[in-house]
Amino acid sequence: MNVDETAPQKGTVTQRAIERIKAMIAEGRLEPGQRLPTERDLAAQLGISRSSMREAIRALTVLGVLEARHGSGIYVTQLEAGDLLETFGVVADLSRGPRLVELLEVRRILESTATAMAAARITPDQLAEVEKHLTAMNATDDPEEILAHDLAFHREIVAAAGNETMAAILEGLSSRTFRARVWRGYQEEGAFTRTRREHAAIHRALVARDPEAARAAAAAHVGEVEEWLRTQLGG
Amino acid sequence: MNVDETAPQKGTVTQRAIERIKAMIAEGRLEPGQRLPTERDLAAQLGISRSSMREAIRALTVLGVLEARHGSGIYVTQLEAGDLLETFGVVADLSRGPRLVELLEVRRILESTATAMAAARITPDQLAEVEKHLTAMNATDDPEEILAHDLAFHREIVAAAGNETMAAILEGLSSRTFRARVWRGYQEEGAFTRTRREHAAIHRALVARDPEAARAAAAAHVGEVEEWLRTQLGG
DNA sequence: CGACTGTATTGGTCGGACCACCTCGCTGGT
DNA sequence: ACCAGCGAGGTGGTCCGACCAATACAGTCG
Repeated sequence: MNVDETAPQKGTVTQRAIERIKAMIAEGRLEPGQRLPTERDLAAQLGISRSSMREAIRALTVLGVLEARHGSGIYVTQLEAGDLLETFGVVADLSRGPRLVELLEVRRILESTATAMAAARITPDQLAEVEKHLTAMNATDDPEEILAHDLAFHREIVAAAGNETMAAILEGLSSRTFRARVWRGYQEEGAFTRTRREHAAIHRALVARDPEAARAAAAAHVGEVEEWLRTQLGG
Repeated sequence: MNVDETAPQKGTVTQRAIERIKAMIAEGRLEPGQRLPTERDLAAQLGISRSSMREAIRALTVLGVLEARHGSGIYVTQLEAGDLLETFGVVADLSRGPRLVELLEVRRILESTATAMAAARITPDQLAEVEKHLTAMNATDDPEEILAHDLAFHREIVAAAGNETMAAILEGLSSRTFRARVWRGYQEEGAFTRTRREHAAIHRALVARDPEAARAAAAAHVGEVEEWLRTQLGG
């Protein structure tokens, strides 16, 4: 009989190694920030080759679970929302057609709620930061700069809502490449002035600390783009 | 001067390979379902070793972008919401403490809206399926079976909302291991009857085709667990 | 005591070998 | 002419061993 459970033999050895390491973290045997054994030792422990172990480590690295530092070692990340949800941007980058509308719908739901929450609890400092990006956005004609401040504007508001997980998801849904692809066409139709008005409305609701007004303004803001994109596709 | 752009040399070769393949898909040079060249050919094309290429492929495989079939070849997935958001479950599995509350908050926001949407557009067939799981859930005492029908109950409703992306996200937020970890403690406190009442309320709202009632019922349902978990942590 | 250096450690890359599985064309019989 | 069975080639999966590159640390020198 087996001294060690070498066992089920399901799936590839690499896949099993991924599950084993994930399980170690889930069970608390590996803490955030902790350093793992070397690739060579890990491979020996699980009875697989270094090559297969490297594939497992690489997979967990792109998932934001592990972090490999050349010459130093392999570490568990802090496992914070930002670490794990970075891959969410991949979804936005590779989605096309109808799925882009669905993503915008998700963003509308989450961002409108986040903006409402922010209206109720935003601090003066955070509000000042929001205003900074609002004015900067209106003071330039460079589309690149406008986009950057646009992103920062919403990012500050979402951060003020106080839910890091939601913020990380919305960050992925507003990733640079995603916005650039959709915004390009949208803004070409002279939507700048409308965007400015909508941003102003969101800002007013924040100043007034009116959650419902903030929710409506944010929903309308995203909804505008959503509607435009829908007509672009459906016909 | 370079005949072929042999590149900036930023990051590891594997990381660059991942970006190259992702870019090929984003640019449409690789269609969903299409077969890629062999690992050996791909490695040669990008001028890297097969080992490094395999790590890149493995990474894209766990992200749900590629699919490797032993003996056959490597294929691009259908790139549907379910494929790409499967990794979302990892977040739920590895989150602990305050982040679990944040995840439940996100679920509350999305699921309440999804349930409201479902109330407006659910078909008789779908409603019958929902009822099937509702009665089955109430007809047994086996916690495992209850959990299974509970999941299916919500899954059917969310599917009726018509947004596959949202459904895929909620699937990750309700993954078996996540629910098992939280529900275990929650149900031990005799919350079965309360859960049954809440499910009944959601069902009534769907039958009445009342979106706002459905939203409220779903929000309360998730909110109950959220509140319970908050007290478990905060003290 | 501090800056420097050299050496051991560790992840990154490479090339080759062999195995397991699948595909598809060939073969032989009906 | 058709089809079941078989076999060779192709492809991903795994392993090994070697070397490179970045880091960490201890010992050394000013």
